[in-house]
Amino acid sequence: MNIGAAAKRTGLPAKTIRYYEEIGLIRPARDPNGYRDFSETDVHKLAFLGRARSFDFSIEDCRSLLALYEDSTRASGDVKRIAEGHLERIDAKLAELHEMRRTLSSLVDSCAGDNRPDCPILRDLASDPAGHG
Amino acid sequence: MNIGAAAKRTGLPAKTIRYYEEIGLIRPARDPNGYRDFSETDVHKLAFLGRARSFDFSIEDCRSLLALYEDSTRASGDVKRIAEGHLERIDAKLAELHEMRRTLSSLVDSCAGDNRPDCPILRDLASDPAGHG
DNA sequence: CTTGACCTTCCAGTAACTGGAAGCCCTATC
DNA sequence: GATAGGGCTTCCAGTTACTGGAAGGTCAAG
Repeated sequence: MNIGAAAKRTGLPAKTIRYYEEIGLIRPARDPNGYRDFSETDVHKLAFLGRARSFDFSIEDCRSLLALYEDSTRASGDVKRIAEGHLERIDAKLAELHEMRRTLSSLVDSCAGDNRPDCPILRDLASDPAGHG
Repeated sequence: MNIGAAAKRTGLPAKTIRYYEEIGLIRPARDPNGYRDFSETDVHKLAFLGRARSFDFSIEDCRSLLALYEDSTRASGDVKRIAEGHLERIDAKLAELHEMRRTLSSLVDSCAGDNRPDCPILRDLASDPAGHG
């Protein structure tokens, strides 16, 4: 299967698939003409990577997960550890974004948004950093 | 004031301050020896940028906000529009992360995390993409 | 035999820094 | 006066995970 077909099958852009090969996540065979030739296994790996990336797992996490996926003697604890670590990062990001949203949203609400210069948003941004402790 | 002092005052790394000058966000004066010489105004601008960046405003948004901050004839509506746009991006990111967290967390919960190979997390990652809507 | 849709590689750019090398400036001490 | 230190300068490279684009080979259709 050519890269275009593999891209269609997995939903990944061809560019991304080439990139994944470049960094060693997959190793598709080559036709005599130099074209990549993707097996069903390659396509499954690509789909796996796409799904893992959709959870925002880093490429390095994806590499580890794929290795575990391919290792029939894996311990599910190793998979779980990676997922839990990632979940913690997601939770940290969520907390950060929630706090950001809370503050920014109240600033937006308090801004008249008219053609006068007075603006609580700018006042906050320009305020003494001690006030945000 | 030297860059080290400005860094201490604003909490921004010296590297970042140099970067902000490079991309034209600030224009500190120079001493005869070539050292940057930061005025109080420069420090205020840097603090403003630091606070805006802490809200995850992009550098280009920061540039616009700083320009508005410096323009006493600004319309607060212009500021508000930028903030609202950013708020929407934050909300979109929050929704995405929440959904991610929901799915990933239930997968983690269902994984035994022992030394056996069976793993619902890997099963999900490897599953038919049609199953994920 | 040419057109068009593929495919290939390689280089550059994205966002916002961060690390590090090579070297100048200034002060203090021996 | 030499030297050690800390701070300053510039410039180049690296980070993450791609993405865009140029130059050119391959292949099926007309």
